[in-house]
Formats: sequence, structure tokens, C-alpha cells
Amino acid sequence: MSAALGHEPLTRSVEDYLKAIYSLSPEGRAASTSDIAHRLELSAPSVSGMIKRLSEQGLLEHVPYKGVQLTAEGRRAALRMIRRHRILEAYLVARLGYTWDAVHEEAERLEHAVSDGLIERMAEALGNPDADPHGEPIPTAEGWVEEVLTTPLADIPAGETVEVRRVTAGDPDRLRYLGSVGLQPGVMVTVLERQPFSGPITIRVAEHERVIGHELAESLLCLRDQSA
Amino acid sequence: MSAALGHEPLTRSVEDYLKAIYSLSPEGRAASTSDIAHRLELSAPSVSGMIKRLSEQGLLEHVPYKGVQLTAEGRRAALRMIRRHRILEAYLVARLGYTWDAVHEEAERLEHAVSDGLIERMAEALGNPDADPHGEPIPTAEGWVEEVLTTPLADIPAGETVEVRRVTAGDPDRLRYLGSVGLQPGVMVTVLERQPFSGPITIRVAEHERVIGHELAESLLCLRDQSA
DNA sequence: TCACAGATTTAGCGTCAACTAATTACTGGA
DNA sequence: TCCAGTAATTAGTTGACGCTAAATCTGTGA
Repeated sequence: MSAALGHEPLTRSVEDYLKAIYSLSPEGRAASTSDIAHRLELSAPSVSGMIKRLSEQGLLEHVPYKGVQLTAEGRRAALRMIRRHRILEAYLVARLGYTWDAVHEEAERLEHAVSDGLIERMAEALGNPDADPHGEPIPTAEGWVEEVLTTPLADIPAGETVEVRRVTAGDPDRLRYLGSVGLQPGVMVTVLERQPFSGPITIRVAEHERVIGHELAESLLCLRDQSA
Repeated sequence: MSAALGHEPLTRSVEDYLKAIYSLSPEGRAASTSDIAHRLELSAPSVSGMIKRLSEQGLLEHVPYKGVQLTAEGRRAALRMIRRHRILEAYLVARLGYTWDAVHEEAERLEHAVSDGLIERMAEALGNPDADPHGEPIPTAEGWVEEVLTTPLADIPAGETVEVRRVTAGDPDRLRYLGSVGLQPGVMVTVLERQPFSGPITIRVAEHERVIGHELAESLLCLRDQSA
């Protein structure tokens, strides 16, 4: 009844919860209350309360003490928000001079306010891009997302050359640093040497040798040569 | 204490109230509770309650049963919102293919979400325009607004030629109609004939003779030749 | 198998901002 | 001057969504 045909508008909070839950439950695994609370920087009881409301609205399934999973409707709403977010990021970088470390915050607020029409106009103005400035795939308006098999740079054996596809670091400082050494989506990187025990990794990128820490290397998702 | 130096962020509702009160109290006259309620489509008691909160926050002065007036701080906040709104409108029309009848609604929601930085980037991208697509002046970031003496087309005597400066119609249908007959800011119009008792007015615009109703003519604010 | 730590939920409360119903203040005309 | 009608305010409720404190469940190690 509540969610008859069209989606009566969701609140800002609900949109944030759905997005968080989507990204916390890969492959149909359930997201826990505390994971959600941590991600959204809220208390666990607040999340528990919202979960109740959302499951009553049919946006997710809740197994008490076990976790939640989005319903088809919840997933659709989450993907809509992710599409908005990523198109906004792409537009801000391409047309308004934003750098990739600064767009997230702006998009985070705009994604709740823009109309679907504006999002589509922005997408069109950019030629319907399929990834945002961090290389994250942009879901289609119909809710389809490209799934590409990537490997963290941290797991690439020495000697291999790969393409950086996605940069999952969120922290602006890290992003600025990565940008400054040319580690961006689309760039080719050769792993020269790997220190054991999660030690630093020596790579060649854009003719330069660089040593980067294991943690940063975890956030660089790469495309390996499939023909190998 | 509450509004020490910087403005701790105002809520969406508060921003809407301030904007409404600003536009309802020209020249330091007070805005009444019912005017505000009508403008924002809220009940009078809701407005009464908000007025109490806003005056406690120092954003307006309230004389019970008489009305409200913005304080300097309230006016500053209102002008900031108006600047945002108008820059958004200008940008959407100039860069994203919006028509002037469709921008208001979009800007209305975005104005609460964009950062000051994004607004300034948009303004810069447009070369710091001084008016929005309806000819409404854009306040500066410092809160200064150009005041131009205009006269409604409805009050221009027959025989006079004037420039349309601002179009204050808000209704998309009216705006579309006006656009279709070329009645936009910057256009020159000659009044050919005026029927008495708020009757229709015959004008020449862009080589065409048109007859428009009194009400529409009220919404076309024109610049008269000062040298006359 | 049982107890306890940690995760989760329930209970109860606060704030914001809307509402309706009831009351009170102002004002213009007889 | 008084009174009716309109405008404004007060009183009390609601819903969303946070919070803390308390209770309860789950799974693991002794």
C-alpha cells in the first residue's frame, strides 16, 4: 500500500541508509546493524529503529540479530542514489573544475536534491559516461551496473603490468596524493618489487618509480591482462 | 551565543522562511503571519511557531499581532539564498538546456544543498552574471543588490517604447506563453493602445502586434527612457 | 554446557517542524 | 463605544529521526 506504484519520495536519511546498506552487502550477504551504524556515524539503536521502519516500508528484509538485505525495491532506490552521486561527481569534475578529492562531499549533499531530469541532462552533457572520476561504474537509469573483475594493486605479483581501473580511497588527502603521483583510473602501472608482510610496493607509473604503502595499494583496483 | 560569528547552518525550513519574509517586506515594511503562511503554503500556527524560534535566534524582530522584519543577520541569510537561487537558475538555463519556465522548481530544491564554493564556480563559469533568466538581479556574495526603478508594462502610457527588464510571473504556463511571444528581459516593447478598466493592452514586440491582458502586463517590469 | 562479552534490540526521551482546535487580540463599522 | 469578523497566538498532537540507558540475544571458550 505504501509503495504502490511510484515511489512516494524517500527522506534524505532513508536514502543514505539504503546507499550504505547496498555498499555493505555485496553479493546478497547481509549487512549488520553495527556496520551500518559505523558507516553512517550513528548509534546502533538509531539504526535498529530505522531498520524497523524500512522493513515495514518494504525496502529491506530484516532477520533480527542477523542483519538486513535490500529488497528489489530497496536496491533500485539505492542504485538510483549511486547513479546520481556518480553523475554529479563526473559533472562537477568535467564542467566545474572540481578535483577528484573534493567532489565527494558536494555530491553527497546534491544527490538528495537534484531531480531525475537534471541528472539525465548532466549525463547527456557528458556523453553518458560509464564511470565517475574515481573509476566507479555509473549504474544506468534502469538500475544496471557493470561488474568488472578487478584486483587490488596490493595483490599483483611483481613483474606484472596492469591498468588502474578504480580508486576506492575516500579520504581527500589520499586522493590528492595519488593524483599527484599520477595514480588515476586509466593509468598503466608495473609492479617492480613487493616487500613481504604487507610491506611497501615499488611500482613504475608514468616513467617514474614510486614506493607506495600496502594500504594505499589496497585501494587501487586494477585490471589484469586477461590474455595472460 | 547561538549566532556567534559564522552562521551555524540554518535548516531548509528556516532558509525558506527567511527568503519568503524578505520578499514580503519591501522597504522595511513588516510581513504578516498570514502573508508568510500563504506564501509558504503552511498553516498560520506553524508560522507563528517558527517566528518565535527565528526571533529567538536573532534572525528577525517580531511585534506580536503586527508582523515581522528581518534583522541584518536575517537579511544577509535571505540574500544569500536569493543569490544561490538566481545563480542556479542562470546556470541551468545557460549550461544545461533548461527553459526559463522550468528552472524555478529545480533551483528551489538545489539552493538548500549546494555549497558556497559551487555557487561561486557556477557564477564564474557564467562570467558573474548580474541577473537571472527572468531578469531578477543577482545579489553579490557580500549581500548587495542592484535596485533599478522599473514600471509595470500595465502602467506605461500608449505611444511609449520601453525595455522589458524583469518578468515576475512565476507560473510556468505564463512564462512559456510570454517566451513564445518574445516577451523576455532585454526586449523592446512599444505600447500601441490601452483599453480602460484594466483592459487588454496592445503592444508591438519584435515586429509583431500583440494584445495581452492586464494581469500579465503587471508582471512585465520595464525600464522607461530616463531622458524623456 | 554454561557463562560471559559483544552485538542487538527495546524503552524512553528530545528536537524540529508540521498540523487542528481553541483562545485571544485588533479593527472597522453601526 | 461596542461588537463582529478577521488575524494571530497558544495548546496540544503527530511523525521522523536522532540520542542514552537498560534489557536481551548469540556464539564462543572454558
